[in-house]
Amino acid sequence: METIPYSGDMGGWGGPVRWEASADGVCERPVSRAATIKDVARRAEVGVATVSRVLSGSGPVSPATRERVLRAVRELEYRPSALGRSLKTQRTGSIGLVVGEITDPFCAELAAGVLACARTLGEHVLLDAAHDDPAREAEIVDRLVEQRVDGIIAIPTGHGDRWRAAMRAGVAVVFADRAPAELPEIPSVLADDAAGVRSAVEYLAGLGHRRIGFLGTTAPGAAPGTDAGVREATFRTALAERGLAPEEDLVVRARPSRDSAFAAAAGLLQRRPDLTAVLAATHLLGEAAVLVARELDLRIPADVSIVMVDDVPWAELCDPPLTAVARPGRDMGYRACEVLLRDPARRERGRPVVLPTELVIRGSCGPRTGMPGGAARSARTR
Amino acid sequence: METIPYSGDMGGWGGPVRWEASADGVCERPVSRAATIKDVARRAEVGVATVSRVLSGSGPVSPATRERVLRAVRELEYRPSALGRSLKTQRTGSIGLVVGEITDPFCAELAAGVLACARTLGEHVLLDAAHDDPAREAEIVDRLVEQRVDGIIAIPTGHGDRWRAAMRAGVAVVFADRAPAELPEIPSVLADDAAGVRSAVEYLAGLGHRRIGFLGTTAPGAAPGTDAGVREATFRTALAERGLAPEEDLVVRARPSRDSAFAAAAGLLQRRPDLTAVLAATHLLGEAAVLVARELDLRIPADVSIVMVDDVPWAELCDPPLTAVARPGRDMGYRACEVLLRDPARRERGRPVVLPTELVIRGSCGPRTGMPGGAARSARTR
DNA sequence: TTGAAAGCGCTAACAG
DNA sequence: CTGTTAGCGCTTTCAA
Repeated sequence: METIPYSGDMGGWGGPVRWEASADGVCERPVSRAATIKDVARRAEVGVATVSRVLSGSGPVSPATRERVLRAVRELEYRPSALGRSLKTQRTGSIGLVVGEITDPFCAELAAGVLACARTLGEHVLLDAAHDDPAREAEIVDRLVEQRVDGIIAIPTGHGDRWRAAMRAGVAVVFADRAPAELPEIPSVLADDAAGVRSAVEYLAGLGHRRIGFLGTTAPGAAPGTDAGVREATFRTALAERGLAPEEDLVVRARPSRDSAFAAAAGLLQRRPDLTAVLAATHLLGEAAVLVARELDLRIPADVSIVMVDDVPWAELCDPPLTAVARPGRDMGYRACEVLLRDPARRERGRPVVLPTELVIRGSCGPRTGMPGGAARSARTR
Repeated sequence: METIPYSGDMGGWGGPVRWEASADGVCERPVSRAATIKDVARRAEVGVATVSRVLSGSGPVSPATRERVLRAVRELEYRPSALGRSLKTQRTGSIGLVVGEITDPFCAELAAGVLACARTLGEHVLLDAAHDDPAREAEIVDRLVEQRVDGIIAIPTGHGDRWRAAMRAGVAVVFADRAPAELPEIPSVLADDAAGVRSAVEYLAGLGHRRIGFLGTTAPGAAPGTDAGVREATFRTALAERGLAPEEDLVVRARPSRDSAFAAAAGLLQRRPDLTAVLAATHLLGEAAVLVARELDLRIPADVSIVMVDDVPWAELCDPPLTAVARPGRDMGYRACEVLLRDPARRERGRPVVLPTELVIRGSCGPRTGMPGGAARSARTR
């Protein structure tokens, strides 16, 4: 048993204390380390098992003993170490959350949902951002596995290997928002993007628009089944169903950065002054479309109608307010967490949970005008 | 030593395997648990200490042994458990981050900064949101202490007790964005809100505005030294310096919710149709001001000029784009993490790190007009 | 250069 | 009802 230097004038405190020289090396002062279950047991004059029983509420303890233990706990400000417990129980009570970029409103919304659910279930959340970089994602997953998280919720960007490795290591995984086709065995919680895009196209077509531009994203892995793929594919299908030939020239893709989005929007709007509506597949693309339209002196919706996927707070503040396909980010996060933590059955089957989207109609779309202002537009070159 | 059921046809795999009945109780299949350092040692036919040495790169190991160990690691897909290591080393390599609400753009920006710095330092980030609720904050801090995080970065909302307890438990704490006056011993990283508000007031005053409204927040703890307090106090001071009597009627406070912000803005703008400019102390208040102005058919900036504290993405998208006091949220997060993890000296002293703000001038402010349109405004009552 | 062994703080049998 | 004890997976002396 270790011996602990004991200070007489501490009134028999009995807590863990050690003496350490302070930085200046002159005056010494007591530095307390966190109390352990042993310290509590010693002070309450009971065994460590009893302390554990009292604290976890398992097993029988006499009221008198319980009181003694609780008093010791209070006096020592004892906080059981999750480390010891986790090592023993093989459960850490924490989950990993891997998003693209936490400052992205959708990711943040999803994170909020995860946080809310995790809280009700008493779990901690380890957050990290992969920035759409598969290598970084792989590294994050590795580290999360080392931390022995009980599970991982991710908006995946990379390929299958690392995720399979995680599952082999015994870590449950649930995807949110995206579900790589190569990993059908991993359960996922998605928004019904297809329905969302379809509703947007139908809305625009119903307004009389015939030449609709599409601002999409280059799928990182270019894997079919990726959200970008779904949105673009649905756009084409929906158009075709209406008997509108999907002109290749009207579909442009950008990388997920503001610059790239802006360039894509500028390219589209300048190259095709004849289009009367734009469907932006992400809020970044929607933002770019609005900015570019403004730059080109295009009036919204008189000259060009705009719809975007993802309803973010600024959609309401925009002038005119932007029509958008709302996706339930928070619900998706909450649901993903539920699937991960309390729905092993569903996890087993791996069929995706699909949550509905909603077309929120505001003021950014109008009927196709006879004169789309092509002359004025082509005259200006940003 | 434990005995492990061994399956002949696994080709002498030697990894940790146990047999478990699957859910349906019919077919049995092998369920692997994560390999431990012992498994690796056994497979490489060395002692666990050697494995540890190889993996941590400490101590001398012969090339041959090292190779054998690394091969075993590879074959078993061994990932050292952070639990075991943390328990031994008394460092978890993770920090806690407590924000108000992760969907708040400023909080998210700050979180991104923390994430970035934590990553370079190899630390994990445990995220939680206190939702401006001191009780919740206290609970989160308690749990973080149980997790034995190496430190905590927080945008604090509650009172001192819990934070002091955390420090007593040996957890370093750094505040970001706010620094309760009651806890001067805890280091903090702040934005120079006073300078920011002052620059905004001077800008408006320079434009000729005399009756400037202030939309502020009710400080949760009402403690002086809180950001809300600083912003409002600075507003009054700056006004007074300009010889403008700070009319009580022109200062209103809201709780940090959209509804409350909207109500406050509506109240101010309706009650005082004579004011020509508004300074919003948060982006939520700025949003409310814009929405209310639009609702009341007030033109920005012709009828009313608006400046807000916190430059968020939508400020640029607003029409007209909103002039704002930019605060370096990401830098603050990064810096806070640095102070926490690699600047114990500064932590010791506890003098706040103050980062500069910048007035980003866009189109939402104009010179005071002779006729502020009071008649038209008071006629309408939302 | 290597291995054995002692814990880190906790829980969960298992005896009393 | 309560205490003793054996690990959980790892690092780290200390000998060999």
